Amino acid sequence: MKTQLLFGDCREKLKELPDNSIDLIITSPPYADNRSNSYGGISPDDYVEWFMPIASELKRVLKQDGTFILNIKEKVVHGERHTYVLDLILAMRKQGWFWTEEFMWHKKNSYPGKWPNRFRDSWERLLQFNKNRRFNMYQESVMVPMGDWAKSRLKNLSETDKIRDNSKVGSGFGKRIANWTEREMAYPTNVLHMATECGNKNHSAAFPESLPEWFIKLFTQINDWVLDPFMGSGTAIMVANRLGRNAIGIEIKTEYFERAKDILIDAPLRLLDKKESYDAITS
Amino acid sequence: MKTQLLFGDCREKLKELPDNSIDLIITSPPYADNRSNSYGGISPDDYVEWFMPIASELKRVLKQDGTFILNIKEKVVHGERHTYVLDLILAMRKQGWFWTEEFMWHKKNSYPGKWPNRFRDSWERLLQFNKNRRFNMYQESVMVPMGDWAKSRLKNLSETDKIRDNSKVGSGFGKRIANWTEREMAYPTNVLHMATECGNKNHSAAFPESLPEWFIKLFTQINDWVLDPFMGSGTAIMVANRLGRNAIGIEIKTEYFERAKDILIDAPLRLLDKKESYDAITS
DNA sequence: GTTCCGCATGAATCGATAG
DNA sequence: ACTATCGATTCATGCGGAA
Repeated sequence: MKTQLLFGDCREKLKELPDNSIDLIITSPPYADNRSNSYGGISPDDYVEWFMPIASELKRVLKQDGTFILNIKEKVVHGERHTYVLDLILAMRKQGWFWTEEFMWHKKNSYPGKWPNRFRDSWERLLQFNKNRRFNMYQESVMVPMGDWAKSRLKNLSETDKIRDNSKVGSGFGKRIANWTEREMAYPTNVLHMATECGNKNHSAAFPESLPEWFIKLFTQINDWVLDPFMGSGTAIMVANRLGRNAIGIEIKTEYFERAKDILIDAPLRLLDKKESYDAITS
Repeated sequence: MKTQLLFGDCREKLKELPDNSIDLIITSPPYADNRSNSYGGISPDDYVEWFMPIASELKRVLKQDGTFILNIKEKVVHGERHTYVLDLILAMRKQGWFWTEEFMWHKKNSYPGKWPNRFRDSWERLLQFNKNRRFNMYQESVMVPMGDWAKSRLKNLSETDKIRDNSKVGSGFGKRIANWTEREMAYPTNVLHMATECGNKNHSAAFPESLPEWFIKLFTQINDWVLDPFMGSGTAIMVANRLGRNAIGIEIKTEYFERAKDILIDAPLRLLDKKESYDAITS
């Protein structure tokens, strides 16, 4: 199993990857006007123009039955939602992608704040794109406990456990999923309930580990290839690694790249020889 | 207080309403390919073209500081999400609307089913449009109990009530919210958790009462005017009525119209003289 | 009166079959 | 090939009847 970390601009680094080699692309690109010191602070109006060349490369490296999961949310500009995400979806389709689905990530602990004309933004889009109508999907790997658990199953659990686990129905992870038999499991929906990991360790990741974990399990098998062209601190790559998938991460910012490298190399989960496992790290 | 029920095609009936007279429009128009025997089963490709003349009239009758809430969801066509809702948002902006916000309605009891390439669709869009960047919003009226309510307040509730009410956290209504003091309340987010009322008595509504209730409280005050141009069985109008708002409902289908009329007239909640209150009913 | 169990019912989607 | 219809799949919810 391999894990490759590439340091640099993904617009360049993606060209080094072979055609039709990736099973799952999952990424959270810099939002408009964010990370201005790395990707140059793309303005909302230029966002689509900036992203489409990257999307083109992603389409090239993705396998025919692979999947591209794009985590994105439009920001508020002059009191209204900007339309660059809508424009992006339309442009992606024009480029030949299928807009298969839009998953909803409900962020349970959204950023606090109060404004006179809007409430806290508590959800993000997880856009699913494919190269074909047919693609690999392993639904059984993300099944969740059934909903009528309340009436029968949880009688002997503690008060807080009962209440806490309730909110995980739909999509997400209960901690005791392993205890349920298959008959008591149901397929999830396209709504994911996951809290953002805020003060975890010393890095605040774009998404919690459970998010890439869900999609990696859903769209790949062991030894498949996972790509994150905007790796950040490497959450998706680390999870792919832990789940026994090959992974490629690209990051332009030195600070993020070094942190991701440290985390991945220090990870005690890999039983393989470190040298063999990470010989593809380039910096 | 008045409640007007207009029988007919809203493309015609809307013309009878005066300019700048409505505080809140909340509606759930027929989705593409649905209600084929009333509005002619609009195909997804023609949806925007069909809706925009209606949107134009809605813009005319809405007050300058009023709000338009549109409940809609795109359907799957040939294995991918159709883009007519995205196109609709872009067309609305071109018509002069502000796309202020997109609320998320998480439907816990989504339609069942299993398919090889997708999960159950469990959420719908609640698009907020405005005529200006400034509009009326009464945030305090929809505050919800704070996060630790479960540990303190629900001790003496029944088991099922506890579990049931839990799912309404985030945005929504607990039945006993009135018991909380303001100090224990927090502002909600833009995610609403509400189940559809399916097996309800003898009418199944498009949305549960708590949905229009939330928006009516948020965007109107007593004696303001609420409009639903696709009234259906009249859930939104009935709730507006109960909350002391003036309301106008338009419905083209005889069956729905009659049902709505019966429900509204039989409602024992109105203390006003029935004749005065409903003298504007036309059929 | 409670609690529990069974049953009908949805803004659905896919694939096969038929015209 | 392209459209129209139909069956199979599946689960949260509320209601009614039974213990």
